[in-house]
Amino acid sequence: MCLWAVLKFAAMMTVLNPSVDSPAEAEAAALLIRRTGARATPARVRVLRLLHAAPAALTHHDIEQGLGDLALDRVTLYRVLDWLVESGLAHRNTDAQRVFRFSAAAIGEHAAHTHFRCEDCGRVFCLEAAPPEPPRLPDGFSLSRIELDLRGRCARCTGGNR
Amino acid sequence: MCLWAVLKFAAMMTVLNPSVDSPAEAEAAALLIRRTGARATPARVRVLRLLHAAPAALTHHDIEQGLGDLALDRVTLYRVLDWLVESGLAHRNTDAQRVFRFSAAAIGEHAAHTHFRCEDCGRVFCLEAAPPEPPRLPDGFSLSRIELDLRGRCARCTGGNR
DNA sequence: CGGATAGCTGCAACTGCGTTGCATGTGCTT
DNA sequence: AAGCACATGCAACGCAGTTGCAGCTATCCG
Repeated sequence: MCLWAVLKFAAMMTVLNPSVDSPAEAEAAALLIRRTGARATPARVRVLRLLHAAPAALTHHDIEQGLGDLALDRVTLYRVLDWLVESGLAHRNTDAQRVFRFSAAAIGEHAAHTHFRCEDCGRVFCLEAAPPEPPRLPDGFSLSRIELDLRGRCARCTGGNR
Repeated sequence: MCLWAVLKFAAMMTVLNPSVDSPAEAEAAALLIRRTGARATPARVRVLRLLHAAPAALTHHDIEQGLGDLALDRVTLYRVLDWLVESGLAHRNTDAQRVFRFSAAAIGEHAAHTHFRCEDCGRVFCLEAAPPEPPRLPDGFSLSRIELDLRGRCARCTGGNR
């Protein structure tokens, strides 16, 4: 496991400290949730904001750590994440270690995405750039999403201190 | 779970029946294995040939089924697959259900690949076409492989009989 | 040819991520 | 304020993959 990932994440969480971030953002997240016709519970709002603020796709474990004071039950968090994915507010991916990673859906909802996946520590970085070209599809197949995956080692894991 | 996938795979396995396929192919597979400096055991040869003949990336379970008469221990199969991946003869991916899928590495070993992943039944199809463009990498990141992922529903799962 | 050795193989137990069932609590409607 | 649907927490489970260890075997070397 990549120690640096933990440290970096801790740093990120500092930024997300509830005493620091604006209530306006919370309201915006709540709005997005209510728009789907569902309840804007504290758990959903908080998790969605976490995802929005994250620089990379997060695991269930990452999020659990990041929630800190507002501790949720393991299962509840899984269900919140399931709900976010189902309602289109988040995306789910599996990393090299076959654990799910979640990222917030962009507001404009672009179906094409570029990721960098570190084969070493498993982290997934969302790259805004490089929308892939529209491909030709095989017979009878329906396309819902295009994803360009770049695999290799992230800066830290290349650096040697993993 | 997609019944059709099982049926289709059974059909594929018929083609791979040991009484039908050529010993020449077995020898070719053995050669590839020995070239790495390792032992060409029956298990490795058989699994590698299975992967070469497969039209899509296979799960551990698929392969276990496909071996039929030559039954391997669960763990041994996992280890054979691990070895194939480590030695570069096969690639490992995780599907939507977060289970590993294995595919034979192309002889020419192209680092760019295109897959179609069915979000419903989880199957992964290797599309030969459309090698993605060379992207620009972030700072300090080293790239080892590019993969274009098309997600949606395969012909069968769209057809309704899943 | 035959014994030694590295490295496969098989068995059993274990880990970790995710899921299901059920009872309880809570946000939203009227 | 009351009621109901839905969200939460707890416990137990399932599945894919892993680890440890003992036994087997292909290959090497005398």
